[in-house]
Amino acid sequence: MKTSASKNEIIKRELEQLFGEQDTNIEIAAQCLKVMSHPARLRILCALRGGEQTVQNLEYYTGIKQSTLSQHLALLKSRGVLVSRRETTYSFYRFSNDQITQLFDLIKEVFCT
Amino acid sequence: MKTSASKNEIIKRELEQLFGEQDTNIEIAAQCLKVMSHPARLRILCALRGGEQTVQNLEYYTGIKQSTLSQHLALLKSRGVLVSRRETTYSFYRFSNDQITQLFDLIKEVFCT
DNA sequence: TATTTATATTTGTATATTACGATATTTACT
DNA sequence: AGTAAATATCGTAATATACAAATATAAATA
Repeated sequence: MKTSASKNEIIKRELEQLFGEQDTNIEIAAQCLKVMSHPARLRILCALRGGEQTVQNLEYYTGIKQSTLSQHLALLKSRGVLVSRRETTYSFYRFSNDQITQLFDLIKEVFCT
Repeated sequence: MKTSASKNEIIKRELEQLFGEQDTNIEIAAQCLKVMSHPARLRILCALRGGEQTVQNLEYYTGIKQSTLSQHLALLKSRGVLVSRRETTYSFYRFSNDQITQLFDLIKEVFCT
């Protein structure tokens, strides 16, 4: 059994449009989401929701060891989820933009209510 | 340098509330997100956005091999992203609920526009 | 300049994911 | 019962990821 062949064709063409030109979008989305999809990194994001924090504060809040934390932060940064700035010896991390923040908020709404 | 100790305490307490009682939420969210964070599975979700589909239609739309596709679908189902129903020899898969659909829509909006 | 503090990177090891072919299961049909 | 079609599961090799200790870097200060 199949949906009518013509309908299949239409859907397939739509998907090809979506994937053909925007195949990289799927890859980017997958990478960005994947990096958020980790308990430790979700904790980090929770701790950053209220604004930027230093690494040592994040270490304190989340209980994640420094080297591990630094690796998670580097990952989140490399995928565009976070940005950082340096002030003397401190690095401050924060959400990189509003869309990511919005995405995080929806995640929290969906899974934590 | 630290934010004032009392502020730290407050934030930490907030996070402990969030994680202490709802630690499992974080785990569940991470697992659910992780399962969505894969190019092949995002394609599957795109193809299902318009409504339920059989496995063979999904195979046709996405170009993913049957056994691989079936494993991806099983994963998505096991994490509550999809549900399925059987009709004769066909399995129809679809989004499991509106919140997941909403989450997917926001992902598409964030990464594909 | 030497030391300390905050953060980043490297390294080793353990574990998890992935894709795919082969095989099994389920249901319909003859 | 036997066969075919749709889907599911298993076995496995390749790859990716996690964690933490050790080490490196960068900046402040003695």
